[in-house]
Amino acid sequence: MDLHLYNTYSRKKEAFQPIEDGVVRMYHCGPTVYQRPHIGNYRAFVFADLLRRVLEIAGYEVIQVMNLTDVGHLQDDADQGEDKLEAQARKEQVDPWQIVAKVSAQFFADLEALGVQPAHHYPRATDHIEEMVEMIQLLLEKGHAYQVGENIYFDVHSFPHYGKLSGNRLDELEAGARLAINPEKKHPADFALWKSDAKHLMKWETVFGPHGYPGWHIECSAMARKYLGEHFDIHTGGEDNVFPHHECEIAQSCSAWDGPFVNLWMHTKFLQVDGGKMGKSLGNAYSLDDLAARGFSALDFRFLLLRGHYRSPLNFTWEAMQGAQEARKNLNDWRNRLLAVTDEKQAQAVDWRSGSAICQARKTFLAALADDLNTPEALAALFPLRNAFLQGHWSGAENAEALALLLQANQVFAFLQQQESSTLSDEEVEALIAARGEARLAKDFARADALRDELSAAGIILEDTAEGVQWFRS
RNA sequence: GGCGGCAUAGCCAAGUGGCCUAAGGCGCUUGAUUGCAAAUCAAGUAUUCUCCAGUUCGAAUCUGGAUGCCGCCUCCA
Repeated sequence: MDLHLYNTYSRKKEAFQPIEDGVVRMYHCGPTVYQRPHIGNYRAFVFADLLRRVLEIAGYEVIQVMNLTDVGHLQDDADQGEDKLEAQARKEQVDPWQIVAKVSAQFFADLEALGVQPAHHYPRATDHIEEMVEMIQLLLEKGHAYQVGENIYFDVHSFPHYGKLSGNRLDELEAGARLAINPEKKHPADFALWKSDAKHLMKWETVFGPHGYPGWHIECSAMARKYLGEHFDIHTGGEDNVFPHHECEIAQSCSAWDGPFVNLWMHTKFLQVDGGKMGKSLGNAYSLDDLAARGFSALDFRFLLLRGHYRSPLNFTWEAMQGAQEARKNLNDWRNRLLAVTDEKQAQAVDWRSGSAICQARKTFLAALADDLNTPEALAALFPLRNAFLQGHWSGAENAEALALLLQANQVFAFLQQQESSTLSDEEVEALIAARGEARLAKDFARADALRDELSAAGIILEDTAEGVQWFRS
């Protein structure tokens, strides 16, 4: 499986080649844990999970790190604004650490519901103050940063490639500055590595002063290095991270360690709602609970995300949500029907050399994933097989192949429901179906329907067909 | 003011020069099956890819312009 992935930095698809044979190290920009992430945020996190799963079926060992930002992100002006966490804490009249604990727990619960495999590390910014301070000192020593009072800024002119990732030019950034220029900075694009403010609630005493806290980009550089090394394979985030966040990370990391930082930058486009932007003030920044209130599970939403390509905007509508739910249910039912006529053991024995339509579909499926994670196309390869199966002319070998493919697809997509464990044995089910058959012959439909309901309650689905009654476990 | 992206049927969405008289899903319509229901099967559902002008033997796919939407230049997936 030769993966080709789109690199924001080079603006083209590249053949994927890890730094170390067989191992992929990747870092994902995680949430700022000041309020529960909405479904738009989760697009990026489900993408990170998808990427990991594709790398794993391609045979790589993956080491995955996602940060939790729990300090230092200001909510308006870069130099005067209030820290988001502190603002939320003031609003709820609790201390910031309680907000962090509450939101983090909620975040992990959401991830689990979405079928996201846990990353190997979830480092928190506030646990890595020391690493950040060391890095800032290094940047000062090397002349890439300067100190004004107790504040420290990165000097963007000291890094010639600044702007390469985002396509911005320093002179244009200066010309278009929307904010009043901070007089402490030598250049408006210079960004803070460390700030000091005695009024800040979350602050640390360091060599730079008694009341300091980290700037908004330094945590990712410092933590990525700690868990993945100075040079690693992949870094992901939402499209809004490209500038300034990732641009600044590149500048400070390359400057501090004098070498390459990240080989592959990948960014997800935003989720839109009804063709426009999603926003708290617009009332459409839905949470997973909002979806649940309308009868949609987190996995339904995961499936909706997979129906679009990560590099295109995806339009969320309730109608699309409905469509995703129905389509997911259809594939789930197909899995259940397959299990009624074959089993996982036979699926594992499939050798993929039969040249059947299913083998062809599998090729299409894998090729689509390998081509920059084209999940819509990969998914589209599955549905015609379901239709062919339902026509009822398949051999046992075909059933096994299809089950094998569907289960492999599920390793990547993780959208199938756990099968219910029914209390009824096959023999008991058959006996109840026979009893229902007798009731139907006797035109005792009340009894027949009661038996059908009983089976249904036990997770057994009955279908009356021209060839007789068929059943499967849901 | 600068940088980047998107625009395909009722809805979601692939495709990015000829195999497209446009994939797949959802929905809808009609027929079959059925005690009922569900499920399933069959047929149909864009002569056309936002608009205009070009390039080309040939364009949804390339170029220019217009319009609309999204992201960034302030934290944000």
